[in-house]
Amino acid sequence: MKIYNTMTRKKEDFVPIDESEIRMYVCGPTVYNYIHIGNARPAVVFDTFRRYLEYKGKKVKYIQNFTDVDDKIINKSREEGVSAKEISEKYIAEYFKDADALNLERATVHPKVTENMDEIIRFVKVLVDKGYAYESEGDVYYSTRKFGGYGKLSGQNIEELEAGARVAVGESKRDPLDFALWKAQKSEDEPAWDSPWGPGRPGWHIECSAMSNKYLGETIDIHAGGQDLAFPHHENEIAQSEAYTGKPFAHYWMHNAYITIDNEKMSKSKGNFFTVRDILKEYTGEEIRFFLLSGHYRSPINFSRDLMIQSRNALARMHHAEENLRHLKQHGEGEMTEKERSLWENISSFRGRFEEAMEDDLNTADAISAVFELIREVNTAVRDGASGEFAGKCLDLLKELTGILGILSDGGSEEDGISEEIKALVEERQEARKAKNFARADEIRDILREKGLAVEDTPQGPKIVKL
RNA sequence: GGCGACAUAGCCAAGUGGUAAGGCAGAGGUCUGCAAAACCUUUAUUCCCCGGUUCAAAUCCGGGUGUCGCCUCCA
Repeated sequence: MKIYNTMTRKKEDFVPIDESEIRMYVCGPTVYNYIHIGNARPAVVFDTFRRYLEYKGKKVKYIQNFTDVDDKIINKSREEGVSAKEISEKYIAEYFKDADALNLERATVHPKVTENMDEIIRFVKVLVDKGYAYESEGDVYYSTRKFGGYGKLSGQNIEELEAGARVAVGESKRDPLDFALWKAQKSEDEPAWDSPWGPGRPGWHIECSAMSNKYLGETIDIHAGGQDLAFPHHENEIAQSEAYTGKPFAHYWMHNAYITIDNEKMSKSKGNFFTVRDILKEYTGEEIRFFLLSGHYRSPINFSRDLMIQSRNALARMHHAEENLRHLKQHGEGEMTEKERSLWENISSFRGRFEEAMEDDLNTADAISAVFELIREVNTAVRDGASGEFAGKCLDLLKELTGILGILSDGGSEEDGISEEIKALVEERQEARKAKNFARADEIRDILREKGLAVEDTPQGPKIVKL
């Protein structure tokens, strides 16, 4: 498999450190609000990456943190007059609701800053002891110039950075490029933990270094996140972790591009962002997920109502194919015919097409097109009916591939859930059609529609579809 | 100022040297009692523009133009 490595700016062969377990860290959300669609992109993309690795038989240790100590959380807790802990716990619970709607697998561990305070403090202390960091009025700063490789991920030159850097009021840095590892408690209502430098809380960057080290070890395979984290967040993580261990932090750096609104980056400061929760009022999680995977993860993707409708319609084609196959599997007779056996050879080749796309830096857009090509071949093959076995095999392959993408994963509209009353109505409609009483037949179709069901006539008999 | 990305049909989008995938939307047809679904045909002589390299360029090189991003909390 090839993946694009931000560090080298090239697609590289992915060679895991330990074949038996791939170690991957994805920067997670700060939990002070519902996640927005921009948070959903890395979550969905890297979840899909992980699913693919697992499909290929790899074991993946996947860590995604929650930042549950942060200025934004403190501000929110002040606004709402509740504790910071209440805020973060609430939004962690809400995160998982959205994650479930988006069909995200749970990370192997979802570590929280508040639960790893000892490790974080120890990490900072080592950096101070090694001379990479210094204490100043209860704060601890990382001395950026002490780390020789600073800027290597983002391609920034430290002198150029220096020119643009500023020091905020109240900071006691020796150098504008230095960043906080530990922030002294400034007022009583700020959550604080005891440390060798007095009560305070960790800076933003140190948590990922400390938790990655704790759960995944000194050098990991993949570190991933949104493009805007490359600088300074990931750059700072590298400085911290490599100063701490003296070893490379991550072999591969993966960054997803943004979601834009009207071709502009959505951001909290611009106020043009949509929460996943809001979007879920109008679209399904599956539609959002499909939308996010319909372009390459390193290309910006524009969010709009039109594109969501396009995603919905495209997905409908997949669902129809699934339902048709399920119907044929139930109603088709017997084993594969000779002809089907030879068709199957061609149809099963789409698995290779799909994998080839995924192997090429997670080209989900191309992988989706392979699924559509598969669907057309299958639809053509089963147009005039098919054996149950053949339909079943086609259905299994379809579900296998879409499962990697995390779509088409609900049960579909099984006919098992249909009540006797409905079955009787459908039967009556069949009788009416036989008697050419089409008025009654259409009347029954209308009754069913009111119950949220459609009936479609196929050579294998009526198919009941949930609307 | 430093670093970087992108520009392919009405819309979305893959393709990074060999003659333009796929999806949505549209048109026509087949099937159907009518539908739905499906299938077939159709929709870019051309990939932002101008040069260059090459037998061959959407793809490589040079120069433009336009859009966007990071350097400040952000996925």
